[in-house]
Order: sequence, then structure tokens, then C-alpha cells
Amino acid sequence: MVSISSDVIRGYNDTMILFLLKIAPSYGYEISKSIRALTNEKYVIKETTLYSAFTRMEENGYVESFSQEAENGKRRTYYRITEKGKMYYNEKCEEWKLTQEVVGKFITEENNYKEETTNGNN
Amino acid sequence: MVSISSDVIRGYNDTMILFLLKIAPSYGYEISKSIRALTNEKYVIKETTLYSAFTRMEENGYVESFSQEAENGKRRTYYRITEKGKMYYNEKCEEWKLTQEVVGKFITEENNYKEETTNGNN
DNA sequence: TGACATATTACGACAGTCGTAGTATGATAA
DNA sequence: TTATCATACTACGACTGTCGTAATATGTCA
Repeated sequence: MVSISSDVIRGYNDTMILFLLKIAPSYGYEISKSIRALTNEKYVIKETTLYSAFTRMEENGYVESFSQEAENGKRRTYYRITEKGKMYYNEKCEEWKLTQEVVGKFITEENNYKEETTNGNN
Repeated sequence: MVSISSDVIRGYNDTMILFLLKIAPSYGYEISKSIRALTNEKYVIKETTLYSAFTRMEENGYVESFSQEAENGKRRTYYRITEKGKMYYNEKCEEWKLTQEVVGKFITEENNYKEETTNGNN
């Protein structure tokens, strides 16, 4: 069973979180569940990774936190995306396209086994 | 200008190197140039990253090194991919597909927000 | 009473990348 | 001659995002 290594995803956890915060402000536990749901359990973010991402992104000005009481009386720390965060998110989307292009050149497709024959030129 | 951050590529440097070693045994400097060329300078691997990847992959049994003299009399350390390395490479290709699928769910496509000079300057 | 989901924080280990620097050879240019 | 560049590689330590482990606390359901 193939699973996503943390090395691969490193640097894109922020992007995933920001994508969800663009829809609406949210908090740790909910973000975690949203990622699980959206990826059909294919990716489950670790709690510590998630909360340290919040801290880092707040320090960088990508998100802002605010405390709010839930119906059950529990206090939660919500996060909302900032303008800077939106810009950062857009940059990561661009970067992702480039990454796909670059890494794609080194990936072999099992099915359509495409062998580019180089006839000495190039 | 968008460029690929090291966090993104982390974990795929090995895959790129193995892809090239699958074609033919090679050595550091040549691999470096091949990556540059294949990506049209969009990705340039750092020397230290490259050589530490060789060391790590040899320890993991993904590559084997051998010393060989070049035409100019200089001695080079060549690396060739092992069977284990080939298997690892195939796994990474599978993983890459899954990663694209997962990360893709969090990426927003900007409509023709592409800024490209078509005037051939540059 | 206990298990479980919710909600968050603390702390240190790990590992891949990278900055910096150094070594050494051969070729080309001033 | 001297300098510079391309080639070819190694050493070492800093950085940073991820993760394992653990602790804390509340509400709900059985």
C-alpha cells in the first residue's frame, strides 16, 4: 500500500490548511477532520504537525487566531487567513504546478511506457 | 518568478537521481548537469544535497559506487542503481501519483493568471 | 466508572537540505 | 607566469518541518 511520506508533503501542509481557511475560519480539530475527509483518509495530518503549522503561520502573518466559545461552552482557538496568507497560498499553487512539471520529468508511467529515443542528437 | 522550494522537493531528489542512474551509471557532476538540462534550469540541485544523497542511498543499498578513470586521467566515483534501488524508484513513482491526487485537492487553478513574455526577450 | 471524541500544548529527536569552506586537477585566457 | 574557470568531491554544522510521546481538560454516552 502506497502512502505519502512526510518528506513529500513537507511544505504543503501549510497550503492545505490555508485552502481550508480560505473557505471559512476554522480550528485544529476541524481542519484535521476536513483533510481526512477531503482525501478519503489517504492523508491524515499529525496533530503536532498541524498545531505547529498554525503557530508558524501566525508568526509569518499568514493566519490570525481568535478565541471563540462553541455551543457546548468549550473555548476554541480559531484561525482565519490573512491577505498575506492568501497571497502565499496563490504562490504555493503556482509552485505546485512547476513542481509537477519538474518532478514529472523523472517519473516513469507503468502503463504507457514512453521511451524517448534519442538518436544521438540533442 | 516561482521557484521550487527545497521543502517541496525533499524526498524526490533521490527519485530524480535514480531515474538518471536507471539510464546509465553516472557521477555527481554529470547528474547535476543532467537535472539542470532536463528541467531547463528550472531545478538545480545543490552539490551538497547531491553528494549526501549518494551516500545515503548507498547506505540504503539503492546504489553502488565504483571508481573509474576518465579520459583525462581523473578519477571519478560512479554510481549504478541496484535492484533494490529500482524497486524503491518504482514505489516513489506510485507515491508521486498519490501525492498529486491528494495535494491537487487543495490547489486552486487560477484562470489564465499566467504572466509570460512572448516577445522572446529574456 | 470508564471509554471515547474533542481540543490543545510541550518537548525533544530526527533527517534532508543547504551555506560555507576547503582540496585538487586540467584547460583556457590575460 | 598568473589567474580564472570548469570539473570533482568532501567536511561540518545550522536550520527547519515533521513526528513520537506525553500530558491536560471537558463533554457525552454506556
